[in-house]
Amino acid sequence: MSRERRSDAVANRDRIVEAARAELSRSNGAVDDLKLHLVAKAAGVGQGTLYRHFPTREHLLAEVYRHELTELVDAVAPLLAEHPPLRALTGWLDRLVEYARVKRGVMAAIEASAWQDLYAGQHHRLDEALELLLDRGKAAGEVREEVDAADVILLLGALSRIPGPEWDKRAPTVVTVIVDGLRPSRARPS
Amino acid sequence: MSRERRSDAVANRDRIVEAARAELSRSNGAVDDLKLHLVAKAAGVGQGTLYRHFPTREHLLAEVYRHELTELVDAVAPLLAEHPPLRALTGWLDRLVEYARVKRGVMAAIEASAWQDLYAGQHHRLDEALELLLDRGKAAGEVREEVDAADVILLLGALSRIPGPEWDKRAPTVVTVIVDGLRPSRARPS
DNA sequence: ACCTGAACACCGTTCAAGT
DNA sequence: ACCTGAACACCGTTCAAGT
Repeated sequence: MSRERRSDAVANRDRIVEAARAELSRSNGAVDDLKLHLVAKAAGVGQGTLYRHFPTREHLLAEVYRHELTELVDAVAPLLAEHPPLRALTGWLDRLVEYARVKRGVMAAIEASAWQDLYAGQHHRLDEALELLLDRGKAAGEVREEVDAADVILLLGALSRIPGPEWDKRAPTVVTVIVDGLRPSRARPS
Repeated sequence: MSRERRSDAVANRDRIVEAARAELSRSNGAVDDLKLHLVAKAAGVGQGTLYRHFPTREHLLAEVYRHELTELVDAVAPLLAEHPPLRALTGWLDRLVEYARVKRGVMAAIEASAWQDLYAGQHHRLDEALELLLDRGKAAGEVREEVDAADVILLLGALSRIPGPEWDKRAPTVVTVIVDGLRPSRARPS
């Protein structure tokens, strides 16, 4: 079914992704600063070629951080095997924060892939991974019923917007608030 | 000290703000869709005039939603007078969600004004209002010590990114998670 | 002192021509 | 089948000329 690709196309694609990675790491992954025409230039390809391989900047970002996202998805099963659900979720988010600390762009990639189906065909749907963590938590009575993966991804978006120098100070606080908030309601003050 | 302004300048300013409001309400306050040159055209002024009055789009948005933001600030004192701190905070956020439901742009204005000092001189610093709510909560032992207003605004940013049709479904959930997460930690699962 | 609007700058996107 | 890169489109920003 799937036709062979020309080797120059494959090579170009790789060089584009690599160039994008290089550009991003130069700015600690400030995704909005990534200029596509600079990526094309750095990769030594025409702009049309970049556009052919990656119709949107989100497609490009998804590819750049594919490795990290796959690892995150693959981490879910072991975590759930070794820990109670809420602890698995916490551990998973800790890992996410660690990735994002170095490459801020992973958060942008997660947000983007959540609302489009950039990974629809792939076998590493990140939102399904998160959904599984939440479902196990619900089954154990450790996570409130009404939340879904989209809610959590919306909340985690806060991490994307932490100013660079404040990351170490605010990221842990933000995650703690989210995790604690995910737990079933306590009695509210009258 | 402050020089008189020419009446045409005042009138232009008002017309720009009004035109921006009109444009925004047409798209339910999708702030990114606001085209500044269209605002200038709709207001019947040159683009330079818009730029003179509002050096950034954030300045313009701050002015557009000034009324709402002022009301939010003014609501804090009565809420704290009538309710325990956490309940006051919840009530305040409920009001915020109600504003944002109709005009999604208020969330963008809040985010923008939090990180710049668009209201520095003004007497309705929104982050100070939120800080007061949090401080009272901390004093009452109802809010965890380590959070500040910036953390909460980062988290509330999630509301900005709820897709339009899902607002009614997700906004209450998001707010509930945040408020519950702000409360002091319970014992975590071992 | 303030306004106008053409001109400029910047980037993402397209497409005719080439291999 | 894929690539190139000039051309186009879109917008935000500036500034010389005007009132």
